[in-house]
Amino acid sequence: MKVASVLIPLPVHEAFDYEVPEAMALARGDQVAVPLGPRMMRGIVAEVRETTGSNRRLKVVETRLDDPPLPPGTVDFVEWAARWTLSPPGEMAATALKGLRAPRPRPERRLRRVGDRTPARPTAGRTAVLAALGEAAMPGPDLARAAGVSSAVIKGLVDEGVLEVIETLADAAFDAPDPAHAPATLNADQGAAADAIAAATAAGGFRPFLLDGVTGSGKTEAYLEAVARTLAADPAAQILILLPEIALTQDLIARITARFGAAPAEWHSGVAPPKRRRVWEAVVAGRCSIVVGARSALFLPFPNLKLVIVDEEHDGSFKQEDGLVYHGRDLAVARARIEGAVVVLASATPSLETLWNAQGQRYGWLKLSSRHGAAQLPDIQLLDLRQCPPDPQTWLSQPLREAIAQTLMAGEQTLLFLNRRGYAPVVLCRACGHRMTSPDTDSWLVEHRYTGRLVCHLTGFTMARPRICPSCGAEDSLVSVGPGVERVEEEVRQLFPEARTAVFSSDTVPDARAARALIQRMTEGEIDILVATQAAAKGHNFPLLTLVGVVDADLGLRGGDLRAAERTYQLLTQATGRAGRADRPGRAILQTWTPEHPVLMALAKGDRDGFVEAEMAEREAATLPPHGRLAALILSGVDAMAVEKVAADLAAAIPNAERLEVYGPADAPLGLIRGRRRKRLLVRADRDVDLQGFLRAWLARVKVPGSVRVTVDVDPYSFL
DNA sequence: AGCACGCCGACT
DNA sequence: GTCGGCGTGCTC
Repeated sequence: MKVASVLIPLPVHEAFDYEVPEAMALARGDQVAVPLGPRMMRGIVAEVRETTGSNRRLKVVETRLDDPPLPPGTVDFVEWAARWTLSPPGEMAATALKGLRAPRPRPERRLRRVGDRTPARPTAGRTAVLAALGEAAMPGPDLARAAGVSSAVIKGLVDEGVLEVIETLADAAFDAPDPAHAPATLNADQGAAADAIAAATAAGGFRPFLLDGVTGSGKTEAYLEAVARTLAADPAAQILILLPEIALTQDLIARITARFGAAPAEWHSGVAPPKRRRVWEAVVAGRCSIVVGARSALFLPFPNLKLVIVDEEHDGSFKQEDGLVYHGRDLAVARARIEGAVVVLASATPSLETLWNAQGQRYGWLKLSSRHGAAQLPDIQLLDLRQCPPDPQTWLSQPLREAIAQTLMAGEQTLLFLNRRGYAPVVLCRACGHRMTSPDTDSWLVEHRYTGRLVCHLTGFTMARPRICPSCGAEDSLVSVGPGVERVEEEVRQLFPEARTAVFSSDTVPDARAARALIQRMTEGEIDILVATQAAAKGHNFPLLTLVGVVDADLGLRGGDLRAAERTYQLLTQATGRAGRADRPGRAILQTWTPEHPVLMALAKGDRDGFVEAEMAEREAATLPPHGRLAALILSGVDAMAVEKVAADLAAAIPNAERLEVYGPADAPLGLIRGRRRKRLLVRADRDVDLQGFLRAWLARVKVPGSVRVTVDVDPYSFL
């Protein structure tokens, strides 16, 4: 008897076995319908094996579906990713099928003349329709509009047999990119990088690279050239380019279209389901060469993946935290390894993990040292706020104000960077000291003055700003504490009433279209002073921008989680890198209360190597990533006692292990979200320890009731 | 995820 | 006396 193990899109931790009917030919990767309880489910065949008998009566596979099977590499990857992240393999498989959820696009209906038949009664409307159509084929509504008639006229012609309806299935193919369409002129560094990547794809097999180049050094041109050479050598090759955020895709798609004369496929949550289906089907059939997408594009069913590029690889947005917990960059490397492909991690501020791999020669290290054209990196100055503190209730110090004034006079632009949305991060009562928090959540409400509401950035809860303190009943006692971008803009408006200002944050720029509009206004010099969160820190080029002011350079350094210094270094490098990209020299001013902090000193000197060396030494001393590995368990549940019980059971069941420690359980920093009590455990292990094996053995020892959720986060980035 | 089974309040 | 609330648990 043949038995198929089938991955079902459910949170069950193993594949389910089904009997294969004698007449059914099944292979790994095939899509099947299988009975599960009372209903039918779609599943992916993970394995087909021959067995003599079974101690369990198996249900029978219902049908093999017509949908294309997943290529072997995709199934391998799905299974590997599920094991690596300790998540249900069926749910991983389901992400690989996301493109199939929309119905097939309807065939396009167009009208065409039948021979040279003419209508028996050629009315004015009918003549106009035939004239508008000519020999062409047109969709009915377009034809009606072109001829200035109603659809009834056209229907009459169709009924009479003068026009016929032709249905064409929208072709799932994408135009083939032309590697020779518009080659870029590369400098020596860029050429060498493209050569190395192209040589690796030509040789075949897994090969990882770090493409390491300062802001504006032309990383994109370099890797697009490598894409071109890969396609020139093998027109069937498929290439995946991952970006951390949807907002960056349009710009890259435009550049790829200009370079190759054909638009790449686009894949992310913002793409409408029917379009996604078209991409999915083209990818699985090998009819699509270049895909630009967010991390979920990693799960597309590429049959012939040759090159994966992860742009801005250091970006924290690659880490998915809700639902399946995984890091897009790490999974990209794994996918490339499984497919025998080349992977390029590109960044101006690479993550310490990637730098460690490059230093250890596990990754090829491609450096782009010179800034493109004549542009210079900005001059970075640390402004000691202890020497020149801003006035009370203001956040811009005198020297920064003067610099903004000078920049305005010169007709140039200023970017004020503050990674804080809204008007004020905290609202409290002057009478009783009560802090406004979100209901059932340990998170402060952020005041948003544009909308006049208090907002919880964690749960999305909002409320009107109350006039009476909800705790002590005092009237008009609530005060806004600390600055957000809106408040800095308010200060700027008061200081420079004649300047044109704008705020760039996820609140003022809700979608990619709004982002493009604001970026265009900035690029065309219609804004003098832009106050922005990290939403504007990455990937945009503003030629007139010569001053970047960092309002609170200490912000990310407080709180001190593992990656605080690294993240701050990356973010501030990106932010200050906005200044002076064209032929105008730029400068950056960082307001800080701790100018002696090593991160800020390294930043001011432009000494990335010094920063990396110091940070790496600290990580090594504590055997933290990349010198060690971490995993977090987050327990949450409405029933606080049940959560405590699971935490205690887990603590009591820790398996013996060498070179591995468990910390906690402790209350999570946000101990209460939406009424759910949260506790955390953290595991640290040496690199050669089988961390996943340990976690599996540990979790198997503890019975977790359904009321408590246990989330496993391998290689955590967030410590909330 | 569904969809069952299973113990405690307001109804014909 | 039932109908039904959604809490806990299973699905090869």
